[in-house]
Amino acid sequence: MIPLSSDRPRRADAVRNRERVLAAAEQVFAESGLKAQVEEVARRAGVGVGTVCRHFPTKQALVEAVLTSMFESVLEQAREALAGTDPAEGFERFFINLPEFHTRHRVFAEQMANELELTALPVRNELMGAVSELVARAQAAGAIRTDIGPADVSLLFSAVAHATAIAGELQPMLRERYVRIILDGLRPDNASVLPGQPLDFSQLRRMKQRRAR
Amino acid sequence: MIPLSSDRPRRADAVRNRERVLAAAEQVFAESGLKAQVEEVARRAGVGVGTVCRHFPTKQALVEAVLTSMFESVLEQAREALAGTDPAEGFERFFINLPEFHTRHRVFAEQMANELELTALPVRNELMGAVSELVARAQAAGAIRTDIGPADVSLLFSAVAHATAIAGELQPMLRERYVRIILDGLRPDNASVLPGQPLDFSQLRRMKQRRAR
DNA sequence: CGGCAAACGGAATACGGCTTCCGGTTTGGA
DNA sequence: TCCAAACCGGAAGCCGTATTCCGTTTGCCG
Repeated sequence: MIPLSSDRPRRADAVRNRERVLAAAEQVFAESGLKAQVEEVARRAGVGVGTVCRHFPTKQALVEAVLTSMFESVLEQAREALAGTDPAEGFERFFINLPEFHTRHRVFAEQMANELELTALPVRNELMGAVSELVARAQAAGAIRTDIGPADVSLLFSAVAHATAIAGELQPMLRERYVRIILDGLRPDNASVLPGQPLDFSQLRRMKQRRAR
Repeated sequence: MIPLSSDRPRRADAVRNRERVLAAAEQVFAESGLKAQVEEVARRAGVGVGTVCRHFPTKQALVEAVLTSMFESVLEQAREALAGTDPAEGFERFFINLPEFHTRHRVFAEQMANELELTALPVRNELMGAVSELVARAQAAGAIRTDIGPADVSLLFSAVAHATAIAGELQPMLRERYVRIILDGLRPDNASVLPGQPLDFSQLRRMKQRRAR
């Protein structure tokens, strides 16, 4: 319950354990998703449950910490993709080539599909901005169809991540198969006509909030 | 715990209540997925929790009953699609036009992605067979790419169902948007090369079992 | 109509997972 | 080296949800 203010100096073992817990949580959540138990996180970190709960007063807090680091890493990849000169290549690379995006995607996907996500992490907004730009540039370059929005793209890829979460060692391969199929479906050639309008993140957010009621 | 053998004659109110419970469960699970509470099912059916648990000794049993009726209805749609003369049209219709498939897809999708699914419902196998045939025929007719298998197709569409589960009234529209994008990606023209091999249901089953360990 | 077994409702129980609490241990400074 | 404060582990408490139990009601049959 104590906010554990970050300005106060901590003991060496405390900061060490916090790191361990965070790393273990990242691993465990990646494997088992949100349903993973905090006791498993504690075991994997080599500490007691009490320690986990002191550093992260609630499971939700732990999840948020993991998600933040995940979003940061994905955001960095998005920025790299944006830094390149070829928009089409950057778009593809972002959705295929990122090991972090893939390996850690299970919670990520669950989070995206999760109506409980009330807490808006600031880094998440930045990522949404970067993805929007990636999509817009690829569209401007004629690499992908223009009747879709950034939130459409995001939903499609999180769907793939979810569907392939059950696969074992085949997982990375399946993921790439389905990402490539969707990329083929996103090309402007042979595009069939879609109902509705391109979906952006603000509409997606509104939908979620409406449903949460 | 008593198996409630089906040959023994039942009282009229018992069979009526069983129907009500099943209908309520179908509704509730469709709305909220597996996380729906049995008390809510009881309330919606206008009976007490005890009644629900007598007819379906465990929540799992209730879920299976709902899934079975769901699979049956989808299977019927698949057979209709197979009965037509144009394989390409049958394939598309199956994946776009079926209101049951769409409306009830939430548990359906969760079930497909769920490693707990140890119990092999017989009707499920039949459905897998029908889908396999639908895919094979469409491929033979040159309507979809040949480097994918029936389980690939199944995973892709269950992914869409999951990703759009959060959407409110926009849900049907989004679903159709994404189904169409994937159908575009499944066409033989402009298909990029995929890693790995076409996935069939027996491989998918093996993956799930391995992971369950 | 009367009796009785089946079925009902919902309060009580069981259970699994998160969170808290406390006696013992470690750290870091004097 | 020694002490106080910070920190640790894990048992105990708590909470939400599925399941069971039992007194009461209801349909069925003679």
